[in-house]
Amino acid sequence: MTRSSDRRSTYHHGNLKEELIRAALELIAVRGPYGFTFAEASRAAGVSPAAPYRHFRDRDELMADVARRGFERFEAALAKGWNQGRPTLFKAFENMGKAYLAFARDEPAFYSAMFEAGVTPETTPELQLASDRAFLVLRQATEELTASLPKGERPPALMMSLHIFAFAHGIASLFARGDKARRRLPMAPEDLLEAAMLVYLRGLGLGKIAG
Amino acid sequence: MTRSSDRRSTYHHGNLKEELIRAALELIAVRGPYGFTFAEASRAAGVSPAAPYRHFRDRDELMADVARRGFERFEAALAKGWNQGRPTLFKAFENMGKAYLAFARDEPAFYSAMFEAGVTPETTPELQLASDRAFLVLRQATEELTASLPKGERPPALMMSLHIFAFAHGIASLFARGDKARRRLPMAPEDLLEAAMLVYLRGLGLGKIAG
DNA sequence: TGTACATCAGTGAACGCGCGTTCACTGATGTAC
DNA sequence: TGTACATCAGTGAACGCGCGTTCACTGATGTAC
Repeated sequence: MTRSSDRRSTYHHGNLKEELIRAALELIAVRGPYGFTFAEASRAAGVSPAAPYRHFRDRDELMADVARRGFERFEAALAKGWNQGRPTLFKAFENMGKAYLAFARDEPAFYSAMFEAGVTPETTPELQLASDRAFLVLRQATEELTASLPKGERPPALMMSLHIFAFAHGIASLFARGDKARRRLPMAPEDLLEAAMLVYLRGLGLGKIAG
Repeated sequence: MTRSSDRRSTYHHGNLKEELIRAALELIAVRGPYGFTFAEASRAAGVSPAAPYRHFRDRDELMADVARRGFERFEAALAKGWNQGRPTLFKAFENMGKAYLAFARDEPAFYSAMFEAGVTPETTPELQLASDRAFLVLRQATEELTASLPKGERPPALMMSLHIFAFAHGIASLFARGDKARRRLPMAPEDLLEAAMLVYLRGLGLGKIAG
């Protein structure tokens, strides 16, 4: 029983903004980032079609808000996977990669709003910030990982974190996503990512860390 | 002056199917894979809104056709980059990677129809075939590249080609795409890809080939 | 070569539908005194 | 503690719009004889 199916007892909804976001996420998950309408979200929330305009200027603003929230959760998920580099730097790095894939799988609506809805991070400052902060988790983890290398042999951390980002993103988008656009794969996406990271780290001279 | 703006002199269009595909591509490029309608494509082609139904059962069938054509071009682009392994295997491999990025940049409409329109390769057998054939180019190039390694040290070709696929796809989707969803990057996407491939190949023990 | 006919690939009008958005409104809530 | 009032967050009816799709139709083309 969702809140949306309840009979509202008060004239004021009380939590409409959150409810609209939730409805949007459900619609996006089922029909893709473009298969969601203000009208339908209103219906799901049990309010009149004019009500959303008290909370969002238009559809795009709601989408940007969904994307922003998505990046915030994404940041938290990556940070949790990294877990401050424990139990070992390499294991933590691997866990962060898995967290990336898990997010794409478990939150297809957020994921597509963040990366495939034509919402660019520059849309709003808040979105830009949220996006940057998520990437920063990845970047800082990368820096800690490479810190064990002799100074002259350290790869540029920005480049390396972009590599990891692109890699995880490619695998997630093609093979790990939670919606119907997922492509079949004769192995677990996690294993594919792990193998790639092992090869990549060895190529960087981080073979010892990777064990 | 496009064909679509010409005054048609005959009752029969003569080339309507191709024209509808073209119109769809233009619309997709500008508005994304969902921002295209049968009605608008008809208008662009200068025919009545009922005309497309002589050529496509519905919108989805047209989208699947666009995706199939996209994969065929994609296959050709990758094969051209690979150029049968010339001038050197490594250089050819690199060129194939660049061809991947160039395709995403130059053909955003095809690219999004292929990968982001919710059209899964299983939609039709033709689409599946076209998708498989494109991937096969990548896979065979990978096999030739690894053939120089001693037998016991060769990585599984399927895995390695999936790695390259995911990597190129991640970079293309995030940083090289031709539409407004492209994310800014403080370097050329090609350089990012090349650097990653170098590290990866070195990790595989292919450092000598990569030079 | 001409003609009759079948088929193909269009027309254009019509339909029902859902969407985004606006508008004057009103019920509920918060606050100043 | 009570009351007047401002503000907030909804309503619901209405609008214009473009879409997908159907329909009986018709002009153009191809072909059998």
